[in-house]
Amino acid sequence: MTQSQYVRKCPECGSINLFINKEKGEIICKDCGLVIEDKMVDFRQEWREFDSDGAEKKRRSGAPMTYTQYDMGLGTEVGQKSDLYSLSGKDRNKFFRLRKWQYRISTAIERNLKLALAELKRSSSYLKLPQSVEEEAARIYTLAVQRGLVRGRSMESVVAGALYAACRRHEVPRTLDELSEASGIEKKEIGRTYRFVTRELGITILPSNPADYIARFSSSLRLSPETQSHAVEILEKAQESELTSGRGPTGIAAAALYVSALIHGEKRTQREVADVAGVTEVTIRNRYKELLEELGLEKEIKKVKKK
DNA sequence: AAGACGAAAGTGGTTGA
DNA sequence: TCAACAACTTTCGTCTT
Repeated sequence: MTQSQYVRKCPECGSINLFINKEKGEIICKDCGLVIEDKMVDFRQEWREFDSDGAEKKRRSGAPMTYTQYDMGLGTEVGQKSDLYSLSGKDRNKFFRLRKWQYRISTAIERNLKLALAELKRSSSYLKLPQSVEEEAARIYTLAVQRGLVRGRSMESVVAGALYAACRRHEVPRTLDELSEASGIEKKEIGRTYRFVTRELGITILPSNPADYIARFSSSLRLSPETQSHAVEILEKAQESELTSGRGPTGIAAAALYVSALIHGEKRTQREVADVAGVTEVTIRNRYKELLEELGLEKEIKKVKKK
């Protein structure tokens, strides 16, 4: 068996110097900053089977239990026909009633879940989200359905809201614009259901950290790793100076990246940065101005300009 | 001609009486 | 429930490269 098929190379620069961030499920090329794969799930089993006897012993589970299956891969029914013989009279009627209700309730919810989870899968693969996020979103959605929070709202918007929340919780934030593009639901609507669902379910979500956006933005702008890490440093300083509170995290991330690119002689226009970050040039300008004032970065930029 | 800059008016959401 | 408010956007004119 050759080893080479398992060694990953960066398709952009051929480097094998890759940084694997398991928490976020991202693989990033350290040399060119390209995000190679957002989704890393190893589906191979981690043991080997030599014969059917060994296989029996080593396989230790049925299908994995997962929220991305509408019934978690397990099914439940009230009783079985064969139980009937042990019952009589009242009990027998009760048995039938329970079974009927179980059937009605579960089919209504399950039918909804089946559709919703298909939609969820579609959106999350479109956004290249890691499995763990999809799983979390499915969990949130399932809870929402059980509490009847979907009533009066479109199923798709609740799915999008759940996904958005799951992304935030796993610190792989996507912007509302991206969610909107993936699901075809209006930004406003997603935001609304997101807030509603998280409030009703009592899910607390930390404000997203601008640094979480840097890797992705930087990758789509094809900036060098130096620029990227410098942008993160700038962000840290900005946070100490309390420039970040109350501001949109994407705007701050975009401005930090813009400044960092200037300093490293990899100038991108405000327009370009604004587009990938999903904010306007004006916002970048404002944050940019604040960054310069607070952190005294003017000298560094002038240095580069002279060259 | 394109990009950067800044002013002014408008939008959607939060907060506090 | 309403008004004040902060952040962000849109639009547009001017300056710089």
